[in-house]
Amino acid sequence: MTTAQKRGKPTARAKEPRGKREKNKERTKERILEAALQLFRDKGLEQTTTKEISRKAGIAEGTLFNYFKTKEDLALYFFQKETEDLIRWFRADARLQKAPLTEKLFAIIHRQLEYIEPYEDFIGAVFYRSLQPSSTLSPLSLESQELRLKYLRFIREILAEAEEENEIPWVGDLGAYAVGLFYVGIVTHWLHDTSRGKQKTLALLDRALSLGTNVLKKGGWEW
Amino acid sequence: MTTAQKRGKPTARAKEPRGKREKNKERTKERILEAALQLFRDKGLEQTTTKEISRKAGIAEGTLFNYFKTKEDLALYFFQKETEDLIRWFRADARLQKAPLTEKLFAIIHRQLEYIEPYEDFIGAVFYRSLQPSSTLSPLSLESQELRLKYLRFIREILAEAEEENEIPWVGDLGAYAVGLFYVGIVTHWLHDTSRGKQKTLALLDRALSLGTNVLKKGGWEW
DNA sequence: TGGAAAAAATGAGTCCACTCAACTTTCTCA
DNA sequence: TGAGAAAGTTGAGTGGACTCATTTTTTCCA
Repeated sequence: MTTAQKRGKPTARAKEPRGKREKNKERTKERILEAALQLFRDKGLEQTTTKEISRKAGIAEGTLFNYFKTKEDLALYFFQKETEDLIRWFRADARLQKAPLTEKLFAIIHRQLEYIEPYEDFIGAVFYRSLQPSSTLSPLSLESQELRLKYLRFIREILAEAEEENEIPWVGDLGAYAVGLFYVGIVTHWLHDTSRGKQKTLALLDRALSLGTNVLKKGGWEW
Repeated sequence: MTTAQKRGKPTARAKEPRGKREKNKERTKERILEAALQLFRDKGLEQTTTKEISRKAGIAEGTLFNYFKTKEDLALYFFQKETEDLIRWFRADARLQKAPLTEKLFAIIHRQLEYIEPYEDFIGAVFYRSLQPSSTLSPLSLESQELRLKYLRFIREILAEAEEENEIPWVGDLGAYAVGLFYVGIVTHWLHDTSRGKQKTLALLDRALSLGTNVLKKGGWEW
C-alpha cells in the first residue's frame, strides 16, 4: 500500500527529492554574490567587510562562510563566473567559430577586458591571486586551480582546432599556457593604461596577436 | 670658540651626525627580516603571526610596524633583497657580461630560481602579489611597484646591450616587459614542477630562451 | 500527519593584523 | 653639560575575518 502510494504521486510533486532546500541555497548564494560584487565595485575589496555583505544579502555573518570559505574565495568567484560566461558566449557564436585564430583570440580577450571594466580597482586586487598555484595550506587553492584549468582547457581546444585546420603547427599544452600568460600581460598593461577607452592596450593586443600567429606560421615555433 | 671646537673634533667622532640611532635601526630591521624569513620558511606565511616574529626578533609587537607597513610588505622585502643581490651579482661577473644574450638570461633566471628554492611554499603565497600594480588603496603598492620597475630596468639594460651589439633587433621597453612576463611563467611552472631538481623547468627555460632569441634573430619581431 | 534525522542558519566568541597615546632613548644646541 | 626636541619603542586596544555550539528549517518515512 505504502509503496503503491509512493509511486502514485511522482508526476505531481514528489519527483524532486530536494526542492525547497536546493532552491533556497541557490537563491542565497546568488544574493551573496550580488551584494558582494556591488560592494566590491563601489568601495573596493579591502574596504568591504563580510559583515556588510551579510547585512546587504539579508543573512547572518556566519552563513556567508557556509557558502564561501573565505572572503577572497568569494572575490575569486567573480572570475569563475566570467570564465563560464565566456565559454558559453564563444560557443554560441557560429561565425566566430569559423574565423581565423587571431580573430578568435582577439575577440575572447577583448570580451574579457570589457567584462572586467567596471571592476577595475577590485580586479587589480584579486586578479593575480587566481594565478596562485595550489599550496597545501591555502584554503582557496583548489578553487583557483580549477578555474585556471578550465580556462586553459578552453584555450587548448581553440588552439587544437587551429592545429587541425593546419592554420598553425602543433603547439600543445604549452601553447595554451603561453596564451594564458599573454592574457596576464595584457591585463597588467590594461590596468596601467590611462589612454581613452584603453586604446593603447587594444592596439597592443592586436599587434601582439598578429606577431604571435605570424611567428607560428613562419615556423618560429620549431625548436 | 664654539665653532672652533666643533671643527676641531671631526676626525675623532663628531663627523657622523646620526650614529647610534641609525645603527640601531639598521640592526633591528635586519633582526626582524631574519626572524621573519626563518619563520616564513619553516611554518609558511599564514601560519606565522606578527607576534611571533616580534618575539623572535626581540622587539614589541608595535615596533614591527614602524619598520614594515604590513606583514605582506615584510614578505615582499624578500624579493627586494633578491633583486638587489641579483643585479650586484650579475655586474660582478665579467665573463657573463660578454656572453651571448641567451646565456645571460638563462644565468639570471636560473640564479633567481636557486635563490627562491628554500622558500618554495612561501613564494607561492607572495610572488604574485609583487605583480600587483599600484592601486590608490593598497598600502604596499608603491613598494611593489618600485621593485617591479627596478627589475624591468635591469632587464632593459641587458637587452639594450644586446641591441647595441646587433645581437638582436630593437625590442624596447616591451622586450623587457616580455622577459618579465616570461619569468612569471617560468616561476609558475617551477612551482608546479615535481621532477627531480626541477629539471623539467630548467629544460623548458633553456628551450624557450633559445626559441625566443632565434625568433628575434630571424626578424620575427617585425610588426 | 507527526516525529526523528539531516541540512542550514545563527551570532557570540576567538584570533590576529594593525593603531595610537604614553613612555623612553638619542640628539641638539646654548 | 643639561634641558628641550626629535625619534623610536611599547603594549593595551580595535576592528574584522573566520569558527562552532546551538537553534531553526526542511526532508524523510511509518
